[in-house]
Amino acid sequence: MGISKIDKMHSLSKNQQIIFNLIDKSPEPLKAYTILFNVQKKGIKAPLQVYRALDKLVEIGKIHKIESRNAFIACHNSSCQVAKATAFSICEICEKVTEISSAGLSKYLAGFKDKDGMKYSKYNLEFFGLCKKCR
Amino acid sequence: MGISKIDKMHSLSKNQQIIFNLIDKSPEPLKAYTILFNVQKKGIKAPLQVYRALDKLVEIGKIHKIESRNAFIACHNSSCQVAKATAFSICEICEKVTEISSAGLSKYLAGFKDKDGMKYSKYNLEFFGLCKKCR
DNA sequence: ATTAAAATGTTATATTATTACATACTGTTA
DNA sequence: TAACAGTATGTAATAATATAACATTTTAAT
Ligand SMILES: [Zn+2]
Ligand SMILES: [Zn+2]
Ligand SMILES: [Zn+2]
Ligand SMILES: [Zn+2]
Repeated sequence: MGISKIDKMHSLSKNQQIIFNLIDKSPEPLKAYTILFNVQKKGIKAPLQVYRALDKLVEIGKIHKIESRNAFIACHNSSCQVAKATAFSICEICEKVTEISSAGLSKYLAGFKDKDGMKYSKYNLEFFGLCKKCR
Repeated sequence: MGISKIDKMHSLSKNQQIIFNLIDKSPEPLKAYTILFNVQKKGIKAPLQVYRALDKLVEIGKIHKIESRNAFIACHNSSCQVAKATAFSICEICEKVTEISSAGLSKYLAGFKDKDGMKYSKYNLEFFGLCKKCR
C-alpha cells in the first residue's frame, strides 16, 4: 500500500522533518532560537531556515504557535489537522501548555457569530491558570 | 466630589496618560515602536518608557494586547476593567480589530473546565475572518 | 527533458522586548 | 518635617524574535 494522497500532500521536507521531530518529542513548547540552537548539528544554520519550516508546519497543522509565548508545540489533537481552531491551557507558574480538545468548546466557538454578523474562519484561544501540580 | 478610590487606584502617570491617549484615539491597534515614534515629541524617547507604560496599562485593563499582532488597543468594553477575559475579532485583510463583548461567550468561557479539572483565571480569544467591508 | 512549484542556503537587516543601573516623584506614617 | 516605601522615570546597552532580498537546488508532474 502506497502513500495516501493526504499523507503525500503533507509529507515533510528534510528541514521540516528535523524541526518537527524536535518539537514533537519536546515536553514543552519550543522557541524559534532554541530550535535553531538544537538543530545546528544537523546542518540548519540560519534563523530563516527555522522560520520557514515553522511556517509550513503551522500551515499544515502539524504544530501550533502559542502566541502569548512565541513558542511552538506539536499538535496532539487528531481532529485539528489544520491550524484553524485551536485552544490551549497554559500554567502561569510552570508554563506547562496543553492543547485542549473539547467537542463542546469547538462546537460553541465554531458557531459563534458576533453582532456584526462577522463569520469567522479561524480562532485561537489561550486559557491561563494554575495546573494541578502548581496549585 | 473628589476622586473615588477606584479612580485613584487607576490614575495614570504622565507617560501612561500620554500613551493611553494615543492608543485610545487610534482607530487601529498600535505597535510599540509606532507608539514610540508618535510620542517622541512629548519627550518619551526610549522603548523601555513605552513598554513600561504599556505593561501597566494592560495590567489595569485600560488597554489590551492583541497577541497575534503584537499590537495594543484601548478597552472599549466597560465590563472588562481588568485584562482577564478578552475576545477579539480580527479581519485578515484590512486588519481591523474589534473587541467582542458577548455575555454568552464570556459566560461560557468563564465556566469552562477542561478534563484535568484545571480552573482558569484568565483567557484570551482571537477570532479571524473577513469583516463586512472585505467580504 | 521541460517546467513550475517548493524548498534550501546565505547574508544582512528589521522588529520586538528586556537587563541593568541611577534618579526622581508620590503618598503615608513617625 | 523627616523618614520611608512604592511607583515611576531616564538612559544606555543588549537580547530575543522575525523578515527581506537574492541565488540556487530539489521535487514532482508533464
Ligand atoms: Zn492541534
Ligand atoms: Zn504548573
Ligand atoms: Zn476590554
Ligand atoms: Zn476587513
